[in-house]
Amino acid sequence: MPQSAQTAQPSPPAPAPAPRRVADATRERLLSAAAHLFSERGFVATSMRAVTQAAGVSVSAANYHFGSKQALLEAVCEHHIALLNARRLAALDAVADRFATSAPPLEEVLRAFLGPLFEPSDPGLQQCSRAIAARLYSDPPEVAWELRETLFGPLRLRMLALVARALPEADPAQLGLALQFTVGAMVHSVSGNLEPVSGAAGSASNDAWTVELMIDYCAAGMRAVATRTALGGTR
Amino acid sequence: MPQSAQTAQPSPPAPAPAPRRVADATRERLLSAAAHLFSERGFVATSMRAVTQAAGVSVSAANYHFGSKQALLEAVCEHHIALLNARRLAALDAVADRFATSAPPLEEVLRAFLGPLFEPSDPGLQQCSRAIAARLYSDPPEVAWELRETLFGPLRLRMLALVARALPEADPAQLGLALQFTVGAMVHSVSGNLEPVSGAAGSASNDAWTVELMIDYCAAGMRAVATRTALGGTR
DNA sequence: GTCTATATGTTGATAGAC
DNA sequence: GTCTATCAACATATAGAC
Repeated sequence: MPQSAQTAQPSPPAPAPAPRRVADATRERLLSAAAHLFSERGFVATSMRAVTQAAGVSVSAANYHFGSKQALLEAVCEHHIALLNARRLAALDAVADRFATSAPPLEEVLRAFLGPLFEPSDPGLQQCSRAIAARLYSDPPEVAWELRETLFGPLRLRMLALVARALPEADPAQLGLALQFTVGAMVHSVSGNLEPVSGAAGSASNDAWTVELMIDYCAAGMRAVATRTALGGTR
Repeated sequence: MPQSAQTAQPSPPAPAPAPRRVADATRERLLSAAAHLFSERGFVATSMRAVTQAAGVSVSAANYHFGSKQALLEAVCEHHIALLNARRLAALDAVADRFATSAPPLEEVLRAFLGPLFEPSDPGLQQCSRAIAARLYSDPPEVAWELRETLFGPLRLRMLALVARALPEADPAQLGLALQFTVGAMVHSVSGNLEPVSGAAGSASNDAWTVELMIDYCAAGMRAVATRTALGGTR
């Protein structure tokens, strides 16, 4: 976004594809190390020293590139969550387009909302993105609240609108609550809290059917709330 | 536990009900202050200084009574969660007794599991217990994992067994996953993440119908998972 | 039992050499 | 750009006076 007229390099063909710019490499290494540590131990429990040590640079280098720990955190989250949410928003838009006139099937809406979280698009990066997204819901409000609302607010509103179209008879307020239940189930699953109860050995292809089960669970839950609304149980 | 033969004071009738023992009062003030701070800002983000300052005592007093920050944390959790889980276990046992021969209704099981979390038994203490329980699911694993398993493990196993009896046709592994979705929705709601989407002004009597909605949602979700199992979708 | 004083380590952030 | 050196503030925990 900042450099708009600089997308392609003008004159030098840049023959060697090797170490482009050292500064960029450092910045990237810091982002990667921070992402891993933040996702594993949370934001507050991760020190700048741990991050810079894992990245193989000094603390000052990190502060030069990002200015503060909070800024580094925000950069990491934006980097990971933006990609993730872009896919989720695109999937929701696709469903909205396919069902522009009729009510979209609730399962399709939920698949668009939940699916991208579990798709193994990138090998190591994806697992990180999930955990970071989950951390945004668990770490202390004063550090994560604003960031969470910025990153997830629009997506949640879009989702709520689409769910309301899928269940037109439901009271919007109750649907909002049902959506929060859904988000809770999602966050808890993504946080890696699944193992203790189910054996859950191979987390490799396991994700695919976890999503399917989750879609069924949440769709049925939402329909139950909608039905309760339709029966006059608004209060 | 340490003082077993000292439960009741022997000879003096203790006429004044006022300041019993100063030491006990300090210990209690520390527990209360720690509970509030832990529930609001999480364990790692709360310092001993903050706790002791809020309690009006010195840091050494806290370390005298509890020995370490982790021990204080465990004392706080045990104090709050034990009460909470005792009520939940009792409710589950009551359901199991009432339906000793036949399959218990899923809604009854869920109400026993979820209801005590939202009952306003104690005015200020209850809100704290909820938030602390939620923190145990969100704070970094290295501080909360063991404690969480100790406190919630037995309850979860009891719950899973009862759910399996309510839905005999379901595959236990899938039921376990469905139970995790339920726990996720519960934790997220208890964490106070409800407001941003629903207006949710009066949290006073609001809780009652939040539970009802949640029971409907989770029961429908679990039944959907059980039905999918019965249809042969085990894998 | 509770305090003051202190030991010892870590935190996030900065100044200035290179 | 990246480092070393250093800062003040804070952390947990302990020793010893009262």
